[in-house]
Amino acid sequence: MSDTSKFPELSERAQHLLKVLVERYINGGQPVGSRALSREAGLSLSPATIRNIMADLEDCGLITSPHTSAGRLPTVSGYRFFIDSLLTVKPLGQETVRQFQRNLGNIDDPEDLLETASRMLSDMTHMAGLVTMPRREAIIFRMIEFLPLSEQRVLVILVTNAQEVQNRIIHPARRFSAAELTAVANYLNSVYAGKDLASIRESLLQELSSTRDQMDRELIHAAEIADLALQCDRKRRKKPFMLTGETNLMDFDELASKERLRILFSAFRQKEDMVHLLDRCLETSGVKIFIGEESGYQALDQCSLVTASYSIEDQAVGVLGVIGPTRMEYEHVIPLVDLTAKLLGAALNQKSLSPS
Amino acid sequence: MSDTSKFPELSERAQHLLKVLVERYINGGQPVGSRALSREAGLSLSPATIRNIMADLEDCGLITSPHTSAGRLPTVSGYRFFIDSLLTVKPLGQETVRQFQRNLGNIDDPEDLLETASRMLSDMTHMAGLVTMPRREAIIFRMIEFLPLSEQRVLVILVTNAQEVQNRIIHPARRFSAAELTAVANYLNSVYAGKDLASIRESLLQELSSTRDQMDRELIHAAEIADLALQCDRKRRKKPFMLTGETNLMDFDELASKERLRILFSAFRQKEDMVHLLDRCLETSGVKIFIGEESGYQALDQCSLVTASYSIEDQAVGVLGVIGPTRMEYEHVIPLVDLTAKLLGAALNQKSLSPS
DNA sequence: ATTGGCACTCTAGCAACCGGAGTGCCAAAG
DNA sequence: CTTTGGCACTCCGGTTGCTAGAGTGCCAAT
Repeated sequence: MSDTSKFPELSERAQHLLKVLVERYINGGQPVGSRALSREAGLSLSPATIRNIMADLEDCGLITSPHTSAGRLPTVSGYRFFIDSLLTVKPLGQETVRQFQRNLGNIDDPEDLLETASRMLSDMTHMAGLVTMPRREAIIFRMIEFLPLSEQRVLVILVTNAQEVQNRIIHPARRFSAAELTAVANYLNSVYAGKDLASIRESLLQELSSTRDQMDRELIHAAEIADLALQCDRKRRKKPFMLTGETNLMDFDELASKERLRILFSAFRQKEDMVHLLDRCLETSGVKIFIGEESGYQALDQCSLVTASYSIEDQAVGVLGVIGPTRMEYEHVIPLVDLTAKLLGAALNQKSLSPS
Repeated sequence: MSDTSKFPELSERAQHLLKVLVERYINGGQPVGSRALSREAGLSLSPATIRNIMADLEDCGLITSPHTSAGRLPTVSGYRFFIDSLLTVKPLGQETVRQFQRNLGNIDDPEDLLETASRMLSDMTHMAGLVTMPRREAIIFRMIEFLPLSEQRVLVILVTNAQEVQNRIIHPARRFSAAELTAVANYLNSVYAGKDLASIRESLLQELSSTRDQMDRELIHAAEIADLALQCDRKRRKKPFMLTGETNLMDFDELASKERLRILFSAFRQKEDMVHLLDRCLETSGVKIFIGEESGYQALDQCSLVTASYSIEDQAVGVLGVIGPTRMEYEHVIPLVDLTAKLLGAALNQKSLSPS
């Protein structure tokens, strides 16, 4: 799909003109005509010459005109080529970097951290920011607590990985005394701390089937742990990523048609397809960009998605990024997304690595 | 502000016409003319007569016409009078009630409960649903747990009231051993369970100042409890209510101007003013309605807000409702909001009352 | 009190028109 | 062979003028 084939037939000059055209279109939002380009390109060429070159660029499929007597604007391939080969990213100001660090530095709760990152992205870009929940291969068990709430209900507190805490209320099949519960907790904490949740579940099941005699206790425990393990997924399935500043997208003319917005927002709510798309970004390191239809996803037709993955302990666990109109200032957005991913990773790591 | 003065000068007939006019305008969205009204009212009056009456209604400030040769539509006072005196609410279907009960019945986590309620409201009405976090006079302490995460960090788990659980990470001034922490927790749990958080804090401070000698421990504990008490507020201040289905509002023509939507959504984000408005609904029992500018709040200009408070243990603790265009089907929305408030209260109560 | 009649007003929609912007092509110039 | 000026052509967006339709307000008649 993506034409990264560099278009070697294009002269330096043509490439430069394409660059200027895209930049100007991004800033102005209006199709760019030959006269404007001739003035702006600094090449002292007459509009007529520019027209010839623009015709070439159009033949290559890099630009089009919306109608006969309008200027040209980049196609998806045009954006792609621009981003891959022509773009000069604007480095971020020291002040911005420091502010980002400050904002992320004071937060303990990992979920707050994600939300803040997303909000920073949407605030800075005036577009929609998004951050997926971290997904780990292995979820490391750190400790568990049971608090009896009533006859029927037990509150489970599960601490995993970094300082991720999950609460859940379960309804055991039979009553447990407070003493029993602490006993179970102590057992689990002492035996399984530091191990991965899936393997704990397995090992519990195994243990259960081997010692059939004193089944009573063990069985119940195992069942509950299984429940817990499930919960991690459940929570993530319910809310696999967070999105902030969606409403910023209403302000862009190119997206503001009712129909378009409706489709877009309902896509955000559906989530499944979005998740699938974001998952594809997880493997790539560095910034990955989907332009318009490149995502293969109808709802994002006039949008671009700029993403980067963030890592904990050198393992990519999540993706963050920005959704906005295809006509966005990539040279600013890209470094911003890049930085945010790195800083979010760093912030999460810092908590994660603190010795237990 | 609100003209509840019943307009006794209005004939039965005029009132009936007003009713029909409002109903028709709500359904059709178009200004209603004399001919249409004459056909629809079932009074076998000629359009000319209707016109005379409409002129009266206009003199009373109940209806206006957007321009000379359009029909009439209700003013804010017109809606007010309609709602207060003319409206015949449509009772809800048994099936709906049962579905609502089912949806709310299976949820343990209070926060999920609130979100589900809000979502049901927005889904049913195709408008925006909203639910404030419950606010209690007294927050009842039920139990506390400390889990040491690292040298610097201690995870606090606080259970209050019903099954409301709050996690927080604190950074004590000095190290605590695991044993110390459990000791503190045990102490607090045994002494203060069932008491109200504010008074606990007070009593701790008092205790602290009376026994200056063995300050060390007590002081630290007191400080941390103070922290906790603060947190409850902090959380609510950050997210004082939840809003679902905001984007539904884009589908209404009367709100769909860019400017209007921008104002509305930024009002949702600001929250403070909204909170203030919602607080005013807390005291009222039953359904309370703000029509358009009645809220005194610029951003809700063309909107109405239908609210009801929900209670736990007979104490109104929160407000829920629906925001939509002034032109909404009140006869359906009102009973829906009413029901949801009652069921949400019931669901919360059920958890709350279960014996500890 | 109610009604039909009538003049009046305002809007929405449609067609016609025009200036501006930009293109494509061609022939001349470098 | 590239670059350039010239020119005819196209298309869009805004403006104008017009008409049909809907609805009103008022008046005189019932």
